[in-house]
Amino acid sequence: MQTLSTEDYIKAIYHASQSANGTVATTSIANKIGAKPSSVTDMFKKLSEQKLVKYQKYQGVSLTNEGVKTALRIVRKHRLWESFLVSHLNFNWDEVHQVAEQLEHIQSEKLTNELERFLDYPTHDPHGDPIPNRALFMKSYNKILLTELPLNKEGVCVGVKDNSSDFLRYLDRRQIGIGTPILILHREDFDQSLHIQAGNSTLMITQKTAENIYIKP
Amino acid sequence: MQTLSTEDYIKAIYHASQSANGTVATTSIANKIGAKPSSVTDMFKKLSEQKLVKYQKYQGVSLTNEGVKTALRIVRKHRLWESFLVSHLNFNWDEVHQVAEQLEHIQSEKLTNELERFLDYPTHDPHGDPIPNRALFMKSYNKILLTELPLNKEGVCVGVKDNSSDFLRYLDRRQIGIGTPILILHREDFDQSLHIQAGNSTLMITQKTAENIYIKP
DNA sequence: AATATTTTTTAGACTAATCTAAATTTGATA
DNA sequence: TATCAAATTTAGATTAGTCTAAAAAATATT
Repeated sequence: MQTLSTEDYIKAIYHASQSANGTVATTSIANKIGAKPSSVTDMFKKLSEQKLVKYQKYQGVSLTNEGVKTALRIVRKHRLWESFLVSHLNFNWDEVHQVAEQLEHIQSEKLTNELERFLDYPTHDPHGDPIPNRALFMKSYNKILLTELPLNKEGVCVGVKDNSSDFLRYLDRRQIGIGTPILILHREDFDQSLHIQAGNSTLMITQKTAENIYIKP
Repeated sequence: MQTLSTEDYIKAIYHASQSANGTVATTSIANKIGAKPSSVTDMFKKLSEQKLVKYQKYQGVSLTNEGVKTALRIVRKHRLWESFLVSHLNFNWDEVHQVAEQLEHIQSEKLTNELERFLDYPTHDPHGDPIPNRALFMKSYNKILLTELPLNKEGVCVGVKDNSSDFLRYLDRRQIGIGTPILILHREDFDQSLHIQAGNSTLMITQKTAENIYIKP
């Protein structure tokens, strides 16, 4: 049984180790959690005692198998709740994160599994991220960044990299969401901005925007 | 903004002050919370500083108006979640309490209000307890204990006093639930046990059982 | 390779919530 | 009303999680 705080750390380590390759530095967790590096070091020791991470002084941490399982259980709950909030409680995809951060800590296997059944076993959350099933298995289809989509080849938006409200609301205003078909009409060599067809409308987006949109070609 | 712990205390004080008349003793809260009286005294001081209770040394506490509001906000969430768990997630009425104890702490007005809308503005939870509305107002219909129901006068079970799993499962086995019509056929003078008609079946229940069932005549 | 910078850890302190043990107050009983 | 028992509070300690400031290690730079 974890405390709220250890669960937050495990999740942060999990997400950090997805982009980095396995091992995660003290400072990167400090930034994610919003704590000082010294506090993170303390927590690394605690998690290490609980055998949730492998920790070597000055070398950062990596999750053990048990640690990954713990992380996936939290991610599963987080994404199921996000799905629920959007599909049944009129939340927008940019509003769900904060509430799901709380709901992900609720301890009840039955609750999680029944919620999953109620939602009819969703495979992806409102941001396109895969939801681990009861066995903690998830498959993420192979996706590319919009920047990597070839000119004039149609793709579909299947997710976003940046989950911030600002970005998500920006996409809403552009009428880009999960499932929106996207086609690159022209790439500006000067600043890598893109002219795209998104759904029925054509519009211009910056490189930075394109770098945060996932596409299934 | 309260911590988990202060919310637990406020709720405990609220429930205790329903049976007692307003003011609540240190020990009674200690028993409910499962803490030592000395810890409760400390918390009483803290709550008093936050103006959620009126506290006089050696005299116990009573909730201020603000304290009552805080309590009702928690009760509202607790009972809405219980309703959701039973109506949509296949929980039985004896299973919901523990999970609702966690869910009641989730901070999001929008979540609470949308949940209420999703459930179509329920007025009572699965145990027959009234759910405060958005304005924190609730009306509990006038109900009596089954022990007070006159012989051969039909009533309907509208709630229970004891919410323990043991008691609720016992009622399930007897096929007594919210809405079950009940009629007292005979009262045994010797031990105050009752022969009753509950729904379609006749059965015998003890005085202790009857003291924990609420009836609308 | 020596030095400087950055990162990480250690040491020691703080807060919230708890505890035990001792002291105090209340109120019940003789 | 004096005494005793029960309830309550105080005092001091403990734990988890955090912090700051200083020390140590790793990494980058000259």
